[in-house]
Amino acid sequence: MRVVFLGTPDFGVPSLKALHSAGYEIAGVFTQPDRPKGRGNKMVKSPVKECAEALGIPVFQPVKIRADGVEALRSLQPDLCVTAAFGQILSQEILDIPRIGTVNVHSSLLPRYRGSAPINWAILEGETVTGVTTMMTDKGLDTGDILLQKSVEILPGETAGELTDRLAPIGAALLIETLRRIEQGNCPRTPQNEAEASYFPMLKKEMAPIDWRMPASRIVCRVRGLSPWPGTTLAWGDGETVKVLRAEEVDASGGPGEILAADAKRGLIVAAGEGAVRVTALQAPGGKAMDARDYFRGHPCAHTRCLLTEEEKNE
RNA sequence: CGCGGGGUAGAGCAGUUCGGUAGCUCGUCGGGCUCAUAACCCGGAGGUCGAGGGUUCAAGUCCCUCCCCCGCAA
Repeated sequence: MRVVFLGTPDFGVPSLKALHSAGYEIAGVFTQPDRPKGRGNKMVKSPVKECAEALGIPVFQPVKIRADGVEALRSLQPDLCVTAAFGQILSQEILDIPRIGTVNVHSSLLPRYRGSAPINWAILEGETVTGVTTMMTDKGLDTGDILLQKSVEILPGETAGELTDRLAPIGAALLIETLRRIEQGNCPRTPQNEAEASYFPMLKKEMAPIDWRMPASRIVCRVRGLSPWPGTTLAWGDGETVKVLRAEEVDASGGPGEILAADAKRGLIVAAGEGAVRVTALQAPGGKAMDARDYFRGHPCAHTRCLLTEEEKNE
């Protein structure tokens, strides 16, 4: 079976590797164009491109596959397309090219958590279970028929980044099982139940600042769910902002945003809308990540007593 | 040449403006004290100040070159 793989970030790499080692003929790989990244704005290849090149597979990088990638894909004459976090919407014209269709690996238990950041949102919503789904891509956004699913427990304290790393190989294994069963002609295919469907939007960096009026449990979920990007931040009153990398709920109380402790012994404890949050790891501007207690050894705290902004207080 | 922060004891930092004895908060080791604590008191060990070169009587500090870490923007 001739397969074309479409993917971009790390999440897709295990699936590509699995296809290769399972013996599928991979006619080509589509991935997002190289982009200037990091310090110095150096051009960086996507992880999927790195992998494809290492495997000796031709790589295609249309800026917009719907516009300038159609002929390239058609010329590869795929029996099947596989997508895993490709990052571009496929048009009906694209979907019509592969003989069998397009299988997508999605990191949630569809029909819940449709959208481009299902792992983050599952944690943000306080879920304890999520999973991966293989589905037949159709013109809607993550609306196609479900093929196979596997549920996965979300570990206590697990961040979105960590869960992504854990889900990627699980998705790859599920993909191979899906293709095997398609070839055998016994793959289940179930339309999604629209009544149970939920959709969550892309993450924005505007989501990073903590709103201390939220319950402590919810703030901790945000720290986990928004890691590593866009991250979670708190602002001292003086304009300084630090990234909050790790936090846990603790039993204490005070007015929302009130600093209950900020020293080298106890670390940083801030009261929330309900309960309180202990920040256990943070990162100052220009600095590296560190334990909150280490931070206060060198930064004697002379900050404000409350982390709510004037705006928030007045609301 | 995208913008910017940083490298000083095991950890986190100050000291660099204007060259002149290596400091702080912790940790650690030894001793003491307390019913007790995020304890407290006394004492000690621990540093090629990222690397190399230059200027100087004298460089953590000034000049040149290089290495490494990090944030933003994309």
